Amino acid sequence: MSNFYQNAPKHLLAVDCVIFGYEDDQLKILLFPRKVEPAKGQWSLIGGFVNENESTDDAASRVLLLNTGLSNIFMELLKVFSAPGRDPGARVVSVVYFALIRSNSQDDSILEEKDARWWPIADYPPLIFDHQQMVEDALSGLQMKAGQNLTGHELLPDVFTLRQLRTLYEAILQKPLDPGNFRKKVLSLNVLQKLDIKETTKSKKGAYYYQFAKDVAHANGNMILKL
Amino acid sequence: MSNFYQNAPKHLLAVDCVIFGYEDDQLKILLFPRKVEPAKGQWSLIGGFVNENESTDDAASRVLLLNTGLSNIFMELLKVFSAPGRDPGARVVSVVYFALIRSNSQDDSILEEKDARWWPIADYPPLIFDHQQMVEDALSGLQMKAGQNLTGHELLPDVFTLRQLRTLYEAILQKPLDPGNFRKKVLSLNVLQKLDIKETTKSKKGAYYYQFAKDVAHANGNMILKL
DNA sequence: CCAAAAGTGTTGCTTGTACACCCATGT
DNA sequence: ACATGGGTGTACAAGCAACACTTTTGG
Repeated sequence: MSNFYQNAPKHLLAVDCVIFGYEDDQLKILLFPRKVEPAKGQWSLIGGFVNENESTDDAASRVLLLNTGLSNIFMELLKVFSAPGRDPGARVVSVVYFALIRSNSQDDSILEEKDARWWPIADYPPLIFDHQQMVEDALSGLQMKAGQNLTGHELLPDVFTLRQLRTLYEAILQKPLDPGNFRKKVLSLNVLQKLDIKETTKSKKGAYYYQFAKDVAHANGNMILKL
Repeated sequence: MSNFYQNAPKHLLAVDCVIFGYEDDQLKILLFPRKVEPAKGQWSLIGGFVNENESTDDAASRVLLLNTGLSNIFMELLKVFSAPGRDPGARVVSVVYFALIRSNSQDDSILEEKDARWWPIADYPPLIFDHQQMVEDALSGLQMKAGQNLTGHELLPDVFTLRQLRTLYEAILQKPLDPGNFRKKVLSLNVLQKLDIKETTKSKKGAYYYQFAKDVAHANGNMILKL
């Protein structure tokens, strides 16, 4: 390795994950009590150091698997946090991802073991370091993504009613949406498949279940939601 | 420093800058011949290692100042490139920024000294490593930004005609725009200030010069361009 | 007078928004 | 029968796209 590389400073490099879930009609984030000093015991996002020979994407996947037991999670790069002093323990540059998971789809034993807890996005405890900023940025990122792409696949059950989808969007965008208009807009995108089953607990009439169509991939092209 | 930090692997961390300029009605990028092995002499983006006690933002600013002589440049985080093996010289994680500068506003001596050259975005030479991917992503990022925010401030002279602004947008979006509609849309945003001077070389009638209004900051709020 | 670019106006279409309204059904 | 949520229709406004038209002035 040449001097060019040899003389350059080396850095601790971490990934942190803002994990979104959806439960009780609320958007939630998954927080963990920090296990090491400084700030041991305080609430934080889950993270980990990036290994040699590992991309940050891979590191984030590994951290997610390790701490939730889930793989194949939707995950997206959000930002880089690198202010000197952001981590009082050492100079650490953190690459932040946000992820979407079905909060009840998993074996919860791993979460219990880590003392992880779901918190409503509107009401979570103080976080260590700059993690609150990360959460705020991640929410913006999610809102943006949801506005462009009809997201939610990852947060809802396999089949869901349009009411459920709308309530999810209301939770993400944090504002009420007109039921009729939402229905028409969403159906016009042609990415949902109507099933012949009805959900009958919420109303007497019953609401049809829908699921995301298989070929969303190329249908995804240019759908823009102004909601 | 605790074991938690001490045992973690350390990484070379770099910033790379996709520098956009605008000249001869063309969107251009600034490329530099690489000065070190491997791939010495080949065209590349300009970059540099991140120092201890320096944020990646600061590192990018420093790299820009060092290599163009310019400070206070518009600059935005784009992505992180971290695939193992992306740099054959060593394992380097690169944080990529894109920047907008007036390509003729500066003292060019620094650029000449570095043998830097402006290349049209539509026709630039092969680049080292993953730098071509960086340029493509940066163009997408710029297109997105331009679609949301009436960008161009940084690429145009202080005063400009609406034709110039439109031609810039055509260069960024890489498609022709209707002159009448563009004019109406842009003026409706109320961020341009009409001057009493005319440019008279392009037409007999002459076109009024405009400049960006001072208080664009808060006017920036919610302007969306669908062009 | 004519060409060429600046600038304005018109028209049709698509989309969003705010509702009113019918439908189905368990109590 | 009626309250409740599901689902559809309507009427207005806003915005976009295409293009016709008017203005100005140097050659």
